[in-house]
Amino acid sequence: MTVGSDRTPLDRSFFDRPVLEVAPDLLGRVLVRLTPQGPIEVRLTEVEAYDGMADPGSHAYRGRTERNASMFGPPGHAYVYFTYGMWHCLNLVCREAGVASGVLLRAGEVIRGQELARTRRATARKDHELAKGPARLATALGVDRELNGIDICAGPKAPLSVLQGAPAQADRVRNGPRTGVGGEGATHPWRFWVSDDPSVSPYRAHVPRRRNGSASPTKLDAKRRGA
DNA sequence: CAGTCGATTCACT
DNA sequence: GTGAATCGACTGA
Repeated sequence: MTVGSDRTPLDRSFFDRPVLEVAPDLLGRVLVRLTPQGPIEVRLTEVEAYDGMADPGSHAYRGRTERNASMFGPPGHAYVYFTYGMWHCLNLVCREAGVASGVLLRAGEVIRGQELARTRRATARKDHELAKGPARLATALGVDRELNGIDICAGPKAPLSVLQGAPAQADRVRNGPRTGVGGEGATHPWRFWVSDDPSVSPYRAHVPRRRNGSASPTKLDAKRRGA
């Protein structure tokens, strides 16, 4: 048995640390999703850290609401939110209750249950696209708001858990700005990924949505951005 | 209470 | 590279 095959779930103390330590430490580890149809396992290749209420890019920035409540809860729990009217994204909550830190799981390689994942991700052309992107990862794993707030350190039978395994080699980890995050938070290099892995999603800068232009949308938008 | 827009993805040009 | 899809949480009046 190699070190990397330890299938003990990570315990709560793993997540009760600064989120900038936890995020890169999650890369290479295996996320396990148990469903009635069977298990799906994903080797994590891309994550983003959201560092408490002082982080302008975080859902917790403007304080606790009904949606982000689980982010303010104890570590080792899931924070699942619904976005763009059709997608879900999965975070793992870090730090003690009240601190509101979390790691967004952005991408990974499906290493078990590919067929099951493919039934939910029929448009994926290649296997490495099954969980290439945060909403794709949640879709492939069958994660929705029913899992919001659940304990991911409840043992091997939990609907969601992360195996001890072994983290990615430190010299394979890269970091840079977070995808789709604008404003002040855009400069923090808190996105972490495994170098040269095909399951890592492409970086995209934040794009403010266009308004309902009355006269000349393109000109107005250009003016807006320049201003 | 109406308007805005999102930690995105997909189809199409 | 651009725009549509789609809905509910959040914001400010």
